[in-house]
Amino acid sequence: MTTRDHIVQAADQLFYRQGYEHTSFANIAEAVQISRGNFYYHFKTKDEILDAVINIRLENTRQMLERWEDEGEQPADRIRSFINILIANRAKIKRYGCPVGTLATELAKLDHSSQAAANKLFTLFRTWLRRQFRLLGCKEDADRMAMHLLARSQGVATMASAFHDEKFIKQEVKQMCEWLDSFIKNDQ
Amino acid sequence: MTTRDHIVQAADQLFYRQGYEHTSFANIAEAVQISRGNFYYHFKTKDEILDAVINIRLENTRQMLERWEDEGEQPADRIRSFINILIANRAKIKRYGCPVGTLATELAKLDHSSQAAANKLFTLFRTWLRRQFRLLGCKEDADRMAMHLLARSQGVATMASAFHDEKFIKQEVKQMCEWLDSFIKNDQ
DNA sequence: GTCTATACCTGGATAGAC
DNA sequence: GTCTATCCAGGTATAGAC
Repeated sequence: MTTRDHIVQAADQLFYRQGYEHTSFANIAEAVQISRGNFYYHFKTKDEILDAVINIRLENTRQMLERWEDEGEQPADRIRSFINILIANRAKIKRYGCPVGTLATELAKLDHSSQAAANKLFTLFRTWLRRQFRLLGCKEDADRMAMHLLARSQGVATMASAFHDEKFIKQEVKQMCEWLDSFIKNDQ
Repeated sequence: MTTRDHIVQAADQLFYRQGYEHTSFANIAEAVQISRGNFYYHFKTKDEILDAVINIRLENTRQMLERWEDEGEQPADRIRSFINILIANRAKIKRYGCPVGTLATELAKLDHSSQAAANKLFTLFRTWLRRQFRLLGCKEDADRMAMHLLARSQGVATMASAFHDEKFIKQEVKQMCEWLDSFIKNDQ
């Protein structure tokens, strides 16, 4: 792996755990074990690193969605894959919240130029979920369903983080799955 | 109003709009129209201002909850008052998110010593909602319901802010009210 | 490509006059 | 209580040697 990749990887982690603004070059340099000066050979500004981090997150997310698409036979199974990331990542979510939501929230407050880029992460999930709901038989409602599910996940992440409560995540995931099941039945 | 009150008020607004860390003394001083030096007569550190802001938010919230308690005859009416703040504050939420959630999220990333104080804002809503749900007939479930509703609200605020979408707020509020109605009926 | 040294600025915080 | 002047730490960014 190149030094550049190392930098992006370390920045990705630190931005998630400490926030973008709170993370300094010194922090990243220390994590990667390079000098602060060397940094600027790879990236001209801190904003450039942020863009690189967003891009790698976008790419990783695309791959994950593709994987879910392949693994889940039924659209309902795929939607359950989405719901279950809350379980899979519960330890991190409890400590740092949702990586997508917290970045979007922070950049909104900073009125940062990369807001739109960061929100593409949400859009990726939104369009993917919308497609699954369409396959499930929802027509005009598919997008509303997708947004609803995204909002539920965000809310769970925020509250689980505030109250350091993993059990709440499990409760809500169960309810989200039941909600999904309930209108699969209604639909058939 | 005293200068101290002015400072707290200005800081409250700026912390909400720009975030705590991103707001400098210079920003607040400019808003209040005093010199930066004068500042330290009223507060020794930036953290002290944060605590003052949290305290005033706590006090305002307590008063609001009391008002809802008085105004709403039935517990269901009071819970609807809670749900409807999303509508009442939709313009600000669209731009800056929820003041409670975004502060809690930011302080968590900063690993700030006032995290617990800020989370008391959530606890205030949680215990109040729990009481309303108890009055409504929920027993063991009352707390789960309270947390569920808080999470829904947080999720709506996050997504509305990311997509700059007020219509989504209205949609979800409608659904939350229907959800509330549905198990009032089941319960009677 | 990587380093050290350093410039420059911003932000929090202090000292002391008024 | 409010001001000006100033200090100091930390952050971004640059220059130039290796």
